[in-house]
Amino acid sequence: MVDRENGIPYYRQLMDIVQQQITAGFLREGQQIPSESEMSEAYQVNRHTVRQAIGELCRLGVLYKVRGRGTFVAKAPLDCIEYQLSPKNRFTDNIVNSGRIPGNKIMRAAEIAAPNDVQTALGLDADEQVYYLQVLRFVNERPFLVSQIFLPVKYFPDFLKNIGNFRSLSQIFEQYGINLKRVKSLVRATFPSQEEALLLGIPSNMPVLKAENLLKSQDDILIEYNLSCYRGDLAKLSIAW
Amino acid sequence: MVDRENGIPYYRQLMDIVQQQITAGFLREGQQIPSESEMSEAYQVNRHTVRQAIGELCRLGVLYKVRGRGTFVAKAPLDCIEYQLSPKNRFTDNIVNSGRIPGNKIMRAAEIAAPNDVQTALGLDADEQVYYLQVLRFVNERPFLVSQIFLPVKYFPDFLKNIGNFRSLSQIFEQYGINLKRVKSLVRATFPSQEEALLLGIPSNMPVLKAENLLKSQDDILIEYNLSCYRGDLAKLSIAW
DNA sequence: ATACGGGGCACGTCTAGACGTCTGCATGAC
DNA sequence: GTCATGCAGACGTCTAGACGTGCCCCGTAT
Repeated sequence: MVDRENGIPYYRQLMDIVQQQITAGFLREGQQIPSESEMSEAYQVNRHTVRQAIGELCRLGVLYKVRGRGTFVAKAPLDCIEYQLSPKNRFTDNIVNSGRIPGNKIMRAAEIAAPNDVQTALGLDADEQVYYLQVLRFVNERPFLVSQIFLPVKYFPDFLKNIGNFRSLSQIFEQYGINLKRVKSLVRATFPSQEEALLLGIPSNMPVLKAENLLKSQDDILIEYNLSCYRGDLAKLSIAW
Repeated sequence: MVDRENGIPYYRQLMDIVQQQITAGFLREGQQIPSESEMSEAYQVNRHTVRQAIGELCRLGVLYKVRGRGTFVAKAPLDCIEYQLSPKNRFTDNIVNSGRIPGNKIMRAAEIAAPNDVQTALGLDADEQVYYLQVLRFVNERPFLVSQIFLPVKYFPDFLKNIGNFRSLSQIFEQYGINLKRVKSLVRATFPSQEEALLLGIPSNMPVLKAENLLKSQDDILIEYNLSCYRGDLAKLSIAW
């Protein structure tokens, strides 16, 4: 029951109560919490007050709501993964080396005219075509990052035919005799787009790391430009000199 | 006036109206918007509905409220600053080189027993003392990042006396004949602590970049460990290889 | 077995009204 | 001139009640 004397807003008290029940283990990850009406009845406060408390906890990422079904306890934050950002490292090795299991899923693959920023980044002519891949990458089965990859068509004949049996990008690059190295990265902290949030399985108010990467071949030819969006709670980029 | 037929929630329509008035220039940065009661009257909706709209816009960073005074238009997002993360670059040069004006303010300076993580990072003995600095750094007069810096006492005799006429840290290090180089950085995207939000002048729901940096002297001695918190909207870390 | 409805229950939106607390300002008292 | 007081107006919290809309399940009809 809320304390009606201590001056603390009821909705704050409700937040604390729910938090505590989660910490104590009465409410567990993924479990449905009592409905708004039930809590309103149980704590003798108005449903709007309950809604305010639950709304705040959702914004904090403690709970999440599903329209028509109910409110649930969000997953506890996971262990952070130190992700090496270095000239030679690519995703698959990176994760394997840290003793985890990598995974890939190509969400989109197409041949498109190079967007302006891609043109600029890769130094392409105005009318050049690029392959556009959207790849979702997993660590231990959990979505970890989503990349948008741009590759000039001219360097990869029949590329789209080769990605059917996709395992890792470096494998495919090998087939073309290309050995990539990262030359520049730009890193920001922002919110994910709606699509990125969906793919990564996070609320859109959870911060993400966005990295803009530029890669060259062994002959110093610009080969790849990609935009990667890492889950903020899982990724810790590691840069060493 | 809200459209009561089109099925779009009134509070969403109100959000759009306010957004549009800002875009159109009717409402400008820092300007007070009409009070909740006035808007409630003007658009013929309940004050709670107005509050919902304004609340959402605050969470989006478009508006901000001041208890007892009113609601105001937030500052437009600023241009992003590309901040070079490289072995030799330190803050002041970095900003000067980009044609902007750097600034520093030491918020705290003390000699303390090294916290555990600092001990580990710098390889210190259990009972060693470190200087602890909290420094707020500005770009063109605007808060840009806040750093917590840890320096082993043993390398900096009389350090606290020397920071009175503080300009840039590298200047002070020079006095001690130390030439620092960055050896490792760990970068995350999270939310700021309450104190960091206050110092950086941002709401606590705006993402920030947090970097953990380790620096060595020219003789490969671990000299500095710092935790830096960059405004997510302003900072774009640039790493080149 | 499958398809289609109808409830019931969850969250979503909206209204009307009350009272609290903080801020800034004006008005007086000293 | 300075300080205190008090008031108006702003946002903050809370209640009571209504209706909308999406989801799930179950019973019935095909």
